Amino acid sequence: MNKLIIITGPTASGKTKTSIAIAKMIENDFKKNAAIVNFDSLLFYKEISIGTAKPDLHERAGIEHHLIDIASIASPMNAAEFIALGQNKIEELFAQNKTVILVGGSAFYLRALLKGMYQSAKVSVEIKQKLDSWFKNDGIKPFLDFLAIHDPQSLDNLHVNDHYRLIRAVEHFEVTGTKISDQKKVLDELDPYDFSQIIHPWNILHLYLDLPKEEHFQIILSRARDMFEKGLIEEIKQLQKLGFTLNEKPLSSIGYKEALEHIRGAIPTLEQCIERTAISTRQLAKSQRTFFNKITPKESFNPLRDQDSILRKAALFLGNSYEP
RNA sequence: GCCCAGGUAGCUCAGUCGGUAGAGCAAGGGACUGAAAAUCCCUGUGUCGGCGGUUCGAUUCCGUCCCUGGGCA
Repeated sequence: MNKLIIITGPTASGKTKTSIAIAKMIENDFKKNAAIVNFDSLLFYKEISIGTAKPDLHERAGIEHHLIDIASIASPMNAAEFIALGQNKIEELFAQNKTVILVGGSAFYLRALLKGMYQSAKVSVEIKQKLDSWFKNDGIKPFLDFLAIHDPQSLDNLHVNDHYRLIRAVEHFEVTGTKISDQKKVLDELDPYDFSQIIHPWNILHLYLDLPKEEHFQIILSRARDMFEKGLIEEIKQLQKLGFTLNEKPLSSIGYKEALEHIRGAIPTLEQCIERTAISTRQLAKSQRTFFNKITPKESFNPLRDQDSILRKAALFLGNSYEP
């Protein structure tokens, strides 16, 4: 069975560095080709690099990387698109007899890839417009009323302020004629956080990186400072010159939203901007931990101290796959 | 030295016509299936600057002292 090494962890926990170290080990010690596949939701976008800590060609160190720079911020990706691309890419690399290392921090995307997604369909423009006008005219009420009739279980699952998911539940019903809560039930029975059972014939090793909060925050803070020093603000101004509106969804992510607030004057000083960015990043790390904590199985490591054990673990996992 | 304005949650501040206090941010926890670095939910005891006085009762009124701004000398 094809072996897949998965490297996860909160933002700024050393995933890039670790993935390259493992890839180099595979190429040098195992004399096998390695390929890194990204599942970080913002590395997909070709126009944004500095604020996403995207590894540049030098950092990639001659290792092939996939699913980076494959989309434009003008038409953002979603989880469904990702899993289609990801699955194909991984199968393709396996067919080329390459060892695949899947790296990223977007736990939801990873779970969707390994455990599957609800059966749904693309929403037509007509439905989208209809629901937009419902919300515009009467707020969330029509959605609550609709769900009370067609999918009361979703109404029960969701908080009334969770407009996004309430609207999505209605949307799903409109498109498929089925309840999204039924889809949830099906996947919940498969235990969505248990990666020992996945929907692909892949044998996985899950390496999870994390480090103590205080140390982590220092790294986050200096990385935020680096981003602004490397020209995050210039990167955004460049996008504006190229004709982007700056309302593109990916630009509301960490670093970009703060930089935009600074450009627009809502955050007066650069120092405050860096601080806000670091705080948002720390909050992101927190919610990534909450998600990853539930996922099993995984081997956890401190990236600052356990590099050798990480490599050993990976070697052991791969070693077994070689014919005697 | 004198005159103002302040000293309340980690931070910025609101408030209590006397019955021991609450917002935003931060922090902590959680959720999450076609926006996921997004989005949503839950969690607020703090010598109300110190010490006295008045009062059944003071963070609130009075006195005094300390500290921080600003002004006048």
